[in-house]
Amino acid sequence: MDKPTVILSAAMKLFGEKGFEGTSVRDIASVAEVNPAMISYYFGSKEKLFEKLVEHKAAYLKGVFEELVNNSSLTQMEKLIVVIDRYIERMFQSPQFNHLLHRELSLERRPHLKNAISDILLRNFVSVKTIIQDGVDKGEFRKVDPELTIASVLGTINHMLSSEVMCRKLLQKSKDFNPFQSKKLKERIGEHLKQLMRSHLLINNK
Amino acid sequence: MDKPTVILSAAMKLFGEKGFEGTSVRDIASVAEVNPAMISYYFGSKEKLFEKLVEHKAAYLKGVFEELVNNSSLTQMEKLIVVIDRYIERMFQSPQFNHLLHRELSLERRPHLKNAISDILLRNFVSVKTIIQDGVDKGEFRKVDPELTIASVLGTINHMLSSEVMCRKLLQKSKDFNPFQSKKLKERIGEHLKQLMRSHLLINNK
DNA sequence: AAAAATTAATTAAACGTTTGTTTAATTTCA
DNA sequence: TGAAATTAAACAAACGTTTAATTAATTTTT
Repeated sequence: MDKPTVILSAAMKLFGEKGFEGTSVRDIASVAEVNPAMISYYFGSKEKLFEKLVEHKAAYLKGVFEELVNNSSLTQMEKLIVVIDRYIERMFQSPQFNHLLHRELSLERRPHLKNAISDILLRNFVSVKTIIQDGVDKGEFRKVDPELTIASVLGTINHMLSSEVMCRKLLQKSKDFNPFQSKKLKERIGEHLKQLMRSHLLINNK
Repeated sequence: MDKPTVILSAAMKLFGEKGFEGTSVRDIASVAEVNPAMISYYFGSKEKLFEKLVEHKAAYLKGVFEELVNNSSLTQMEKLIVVIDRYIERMFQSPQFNHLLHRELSLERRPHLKNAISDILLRNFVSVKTIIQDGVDKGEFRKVDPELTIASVLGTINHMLSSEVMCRKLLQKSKDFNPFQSKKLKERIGEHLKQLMRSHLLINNK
């Protein structure tokens, strides 16, 4: 790995754990095992490093559901299940990044970055909304509130995984239980959400 | 208002907007219109001010559902609806405080405070879990995952209101739309959640 | 291909601010 | 008169960033 990448990784870890303001340039340099000056050298500033990080990581989730929306070989519920599985997968793969995104959204700082983040998230949102709306129009789904239905799916996942400590306590697990490495939890969240969406959306639900 | 209270209010506002690390003692002093030294004088330190703030504000939500659980004049679904309404009410009353709590939970800092916060939230969680579990045992509810059902309720609310910008874009509202002052949005979230929970939980759901 | 010149990468040190906190003097009020 | 409240100033430490010097790598010239 070249140095800029090592710095980005260290920044990802630390910004995720301690937040942007809670992480110093020297912290990042220490974890990345580089000279603190290298951060200004490669990225210009701490804030630009942050922007680059978000931009770089967010590229993976830009419009990932676009093709799914127009896939005619699947029912709308099948599409929604794909969405659920992928969101869970991503959340378990890099929870730190999701924490970072939502934390940034909840702060009144760096409005430019807030806008960039919400635009990326919104694009996926629109895809999912279309899937639900199409389902309603086709008569496959009940007439529901599409926006809030999405909020329920994403909110459940985020709320469950927004804090390791909270998650452990909630599920009454011991200290060595790591939510993000638990395949069982992953499946459990998926099962719950699919069941929730089936009973919420499907008209002929047994 | 006496000075400690003014300081607490200013700190609430700023910690909510910019986070703990993103807010300086001088910022707080400026908003509260007091001398910066007064913060150390009254609270000892910035961190102790933060702890006092959480402790003070969290007192309002300590075990608020305890009596509700044992109320035998309501069905379990009616109890759950009370829970939903109260959560929404609280979220709309002081969204900043909720942001602050969840942001703190998602950070790897001040583990003592994280534990305190999760303990308070957990206590309410247990109440709601009991309501759902009792509903299942009584045959009023389907056999669902109680923990994740709670996560869906709270997660939906949090996800919808975690960011003003995001909320506006999602609902395609103009810049002057303030989610936290919209009675319509409040009712909309309530309606969605009640409908969601009815179809999810009730066995004889028309 | 070797030497020289040029650019890029890296470093330790220092820069000026800002940070949270303390001090010591002063004012306020009982 | 004495305790509490308030202040401006100063404190050391940490902050993000820049500088200037040095090493490493690359390109150009002979």
